[in-house]
Amino acid sequence: MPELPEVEVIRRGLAPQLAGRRLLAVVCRRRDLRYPVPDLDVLCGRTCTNVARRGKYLLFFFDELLLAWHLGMSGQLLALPQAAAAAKHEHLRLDFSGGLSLRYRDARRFGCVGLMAAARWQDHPWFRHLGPEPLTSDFDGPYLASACRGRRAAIKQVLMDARVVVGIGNIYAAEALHLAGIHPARTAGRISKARLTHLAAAVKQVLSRAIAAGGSSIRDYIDAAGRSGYFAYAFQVYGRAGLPCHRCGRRLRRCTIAGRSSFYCPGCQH
DNA sequence: CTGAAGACCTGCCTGC
DNA sequence: TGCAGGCAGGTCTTCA
Repeated sequence: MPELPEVEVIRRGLAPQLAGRRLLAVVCRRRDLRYPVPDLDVLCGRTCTNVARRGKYLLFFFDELLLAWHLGMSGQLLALPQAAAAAKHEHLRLDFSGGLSLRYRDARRFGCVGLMAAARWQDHPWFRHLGPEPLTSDFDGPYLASACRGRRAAIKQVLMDARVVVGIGNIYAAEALHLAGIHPARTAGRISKARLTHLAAAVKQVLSRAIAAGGSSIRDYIDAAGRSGYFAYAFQVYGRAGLPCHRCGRRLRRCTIAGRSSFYCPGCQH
């Protein structure tokens, strides 16, 4: 479901509600998510001190322990009243002091949760090989150019490679490439440094705008309060095959790159 | 090392 | 109405 903007919107919704609350009880209705859900009872009685994000992972800090949470394709994380009934596919529930109940729903069960030492979470296999955050200064034109050097894969595939840069999925890769005027199938290693610098800036712009709009809602995505995002209305190419390009009027096309649907404008992307 | 393809799961939509 | 097929925001493993 969610790419970086959606996860960040959820984080912003949850952080002020959870910070300072004590975890009272954990109810796990299905342990067979992407990885087996570990025993979370060790967290009971502890206080959630902070909710952070790394790439598409949410990081819930409980003093010296960290609960890392990935929403996969269809995961939803909601802050509800304790009394709210369990919805279909609600696999995990964390009840906090003050009557707040964190509910996890995930029809496809591609999501996962992990427990680790807060001091060394960056050494965990989920995080060890991740590239920079796209909205920090670590991700810029020179960095992207060095990451693309010698790579024969399509630029869209490189943008979606979490070892290169985290958080960019199928939607925002398509949108950023359209904004930068680069064809998604273009060989990454054969794009000029100037154009890759333009692309790095486009990535930042697209992600920032999506966060400001509350994320993109197609299918399952809702934020921690159950609200839809509005960025889908601003899509330039994603899901718009056959419709006119807002910039040049040509009909947008769809193709498959590395097994994923890709959308682009034959008029303004080369 | 790189890249391609298949795997994991359920739900929804299309077309016959 | 039913059923097969294709598709969906992610990422991990296997294989060449």
